[in-house]
Amino acid sequence: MTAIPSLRQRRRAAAVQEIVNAAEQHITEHGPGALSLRAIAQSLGMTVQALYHYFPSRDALVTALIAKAYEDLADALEETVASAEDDPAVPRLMVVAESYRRWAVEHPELFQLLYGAPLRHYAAPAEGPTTQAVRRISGLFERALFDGYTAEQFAAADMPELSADFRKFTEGLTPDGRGELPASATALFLGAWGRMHGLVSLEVFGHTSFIGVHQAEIFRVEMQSLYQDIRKRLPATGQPPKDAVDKRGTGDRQGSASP
Amino acid sequence: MTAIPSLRQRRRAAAVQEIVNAAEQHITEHGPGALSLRAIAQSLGMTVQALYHYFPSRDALVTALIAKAYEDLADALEETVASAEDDPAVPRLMVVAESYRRWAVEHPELFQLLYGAPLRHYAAPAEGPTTQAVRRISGLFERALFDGYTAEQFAAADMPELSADFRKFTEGLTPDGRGELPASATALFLGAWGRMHGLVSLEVFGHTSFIGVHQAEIFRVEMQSLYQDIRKRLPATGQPPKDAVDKRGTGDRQGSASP
DNA sequence: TGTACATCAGTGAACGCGCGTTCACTGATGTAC
DNA sequence: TGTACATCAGTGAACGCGCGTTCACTGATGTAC
Repeated sequence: MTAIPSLRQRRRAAAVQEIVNAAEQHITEHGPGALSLRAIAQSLGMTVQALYHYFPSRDALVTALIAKAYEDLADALEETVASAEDDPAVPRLMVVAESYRRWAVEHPELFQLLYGAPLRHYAAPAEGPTTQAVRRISGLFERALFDGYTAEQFAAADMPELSADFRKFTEGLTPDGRGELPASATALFLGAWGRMHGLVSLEVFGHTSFIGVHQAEIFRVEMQSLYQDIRKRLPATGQPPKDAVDKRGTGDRQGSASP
Repeated sequence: MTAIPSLRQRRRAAAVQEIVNAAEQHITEHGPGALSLRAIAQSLGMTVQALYHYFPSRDALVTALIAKAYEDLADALEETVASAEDDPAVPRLMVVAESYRRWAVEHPELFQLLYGAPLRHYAAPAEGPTTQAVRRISGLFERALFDGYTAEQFAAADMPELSADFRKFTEGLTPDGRGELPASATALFLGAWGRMHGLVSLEVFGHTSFIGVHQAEIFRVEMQSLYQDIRKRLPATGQPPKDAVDKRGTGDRQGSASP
């Protein structure tokens, strides 16, 4: 539809980028709660009003920032997975989990923006670039958890403690909105995500600072036991379960739960 | 030292209470980020300046609020534990975990205040009423996890994946600063806390809203498997492991790990 | 019991500050004929 | 190639608002003699 962008269009796009970058920088330095249009404009040598040529309101800019943060996180995860050694002793789940924690610890303010208290007066739009990025992350994590397991294994693992109501609910639902996942997989997925997120969240918000340097080790040990627990809950049926490392797809959009 | 409080002292104490309550109410309605001295004063029919007779600054009031929120949470946990049926099918760990989630879901803004992003321009004092309340909660959770287990079991469970460095670090350290806990128990404690906190945190901040009503069930299932995992990791040695329900101490300050 | 004094809750007025947003305008860049 | 016009980035001035905090003051309450 649109031909090559004109000079003006390219300049405009560059300006939008600059603004978003400056805003991200501001958040990194002062926390997400202190976000200020005036400060951002000032750091770019502009006046506040000029920003309104690029974003209709503060909220629009915040939305762009959240989307970018999610994309950054997803990029970091993807990159780590892609560059990981194909070492059977380091399953992909561990690689993704460590990457998740690393990004969070290195960008605590952005992690806050994504997973901390929502910003004052800000309501996220229901569907948009934000939800897309969230799906990317869910998909990455889902593949790290489940790739290599067969549909038979999920069927065999069908967890008795799941209510029929929940089983019915998960029909046609997956955590990231793609393919099909059985109820047991959904439960495992959410449990695993919470398990990974919990320690990271406590660490980033300073509630485990008393163990200092050893937070990384605690996290690693916990993720190892998560990995073992998943294996135990999805034991081999006919064929032996392939190790979860063997498929290191980068951005492939295949349904992952039923390969 | 001080005799019975004078009328003025009692009135003053009552006023402080009123202010804290009004502030809590304000947070509950508008979120922790919107805290405003003027709004609090207005809701009490006072002017802002009057607050300065009771709190030297905004930060002092925030500190009091955080401490109160921690105390509220600890009270809720304690109360649930105390009033729980002595049902072996419902171990104390489950009772505490469910109570933790319930409090969080019922008071999402207070949960945010405690475990979300720290407030702008606010730095918590290093030692004070806040840390005391945190210890109360840690103690409750620690007892729910470990009461009934013996020192031998912790010794036998000494987890090989824990580094010698970490083992050395935990000498004389416990998550809540009381008695002595072996390294394996510290690792189990933090892992379990993170596991409990993760799903609750995701739920309160709206990241698992797509499963709606079933969040409670997902949490319950995950906590059940946490309970089972702890039992597996601390198997019986000589004598059979007593179930973790048998001691439902309310506020007893005994060392819990080595009974 | 009465009087002088100290304590202290609360107010009115004001401080300087930063915030998001709107409006009318300038001047440069791009486009159509 | 030149000219008329549209587009749009950016500014200056201003809007109304709410914020935490300080100061000098009033008037009620409590205390000491």
